[in-house]
Amino acid sequence: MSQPAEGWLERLQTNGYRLTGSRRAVVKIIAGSSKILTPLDVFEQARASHPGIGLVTVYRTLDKLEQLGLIQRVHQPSGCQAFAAALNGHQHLLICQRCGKVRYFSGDHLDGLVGNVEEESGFRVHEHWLQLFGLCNDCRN
Amino acid sequence: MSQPAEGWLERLQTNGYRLTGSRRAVVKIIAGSSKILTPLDVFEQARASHPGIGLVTVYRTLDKLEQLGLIQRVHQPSGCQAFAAALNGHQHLLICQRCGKVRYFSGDHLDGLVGNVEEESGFRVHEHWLQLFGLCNDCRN
DNA sequence: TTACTTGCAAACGTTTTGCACGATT
DNA sequence: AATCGTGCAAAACGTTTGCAAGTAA
Repeated sequence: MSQPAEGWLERLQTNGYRLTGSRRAVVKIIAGSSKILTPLDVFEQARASHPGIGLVTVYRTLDKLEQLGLIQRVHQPSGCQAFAAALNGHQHLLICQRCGKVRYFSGDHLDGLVGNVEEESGFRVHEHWLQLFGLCNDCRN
Repeated sequence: MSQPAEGWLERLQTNGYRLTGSRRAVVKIIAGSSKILTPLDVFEQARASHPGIGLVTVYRTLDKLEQLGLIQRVHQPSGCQAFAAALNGHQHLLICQRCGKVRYFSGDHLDGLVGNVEEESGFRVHEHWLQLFGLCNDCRN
């Protein structure tokens, strides 16, 4: 099992959740994936190591992981059902539209822009999304 | 009926679609709205001017308007069912999280950032989303 | 032992489809 | 007149909920 999965299980436990076979299976899948996964993807992959798991449990576990900030929902032009492992701190997403591979990047300099927009619009901005979509090295061929 | 609605109806017609009471009602609602609207919102508002309209027709008309680039789906942390009138050319969204009011802005300088990210990641970027979420002047109180 | 977690079945809200009738061109 | 569009009902889809049985602590 990958490094992050261990930490995730610990986080679940210290937050009062029990460690069960189903939860271990779900955590193992998403924590170890570099691609975005839908609940159904997770369900199908988790069944390999934990055959009796139910889709409902996948949904419930994903909810908890999202609440703990360990995963986040990824919105795309093609749909918004997939999740990716989350990073600490504010990062932006780069997503391969063919295979679903995700990368995070930082280094946007939006403070000035946000200030300008606030002034012109009268809005107060609380959050922003910056996402890049394209094809990864492997999928470009 | 507002100015944009006229142009939208023309666009529908020149693309081979017939002008019907239902379509006029749907176009009138979204073309004239500064807020994002779900299909159900459109349905309820359209019933005022066209009582017999069905929700299915709203869905079908929204599909066509989206294909023609006249409206676009707006993704938010709270959901992705709403649509907004689209602008010509590439613009970014500013959305009020309380009332759904949308504004467009330009002036992002992301070319350099995109170039850096492409170089570091090996991805080829084809599209980007930049969205700001906050509260508009009216909703800040 | 207790409370939490599970999988199943059923319910739910949203969106899509099949179809016969109606309307636009 | 021919084709396209409509509304209804039903189906499909992803997700959530109720519940009795099972399991971690």
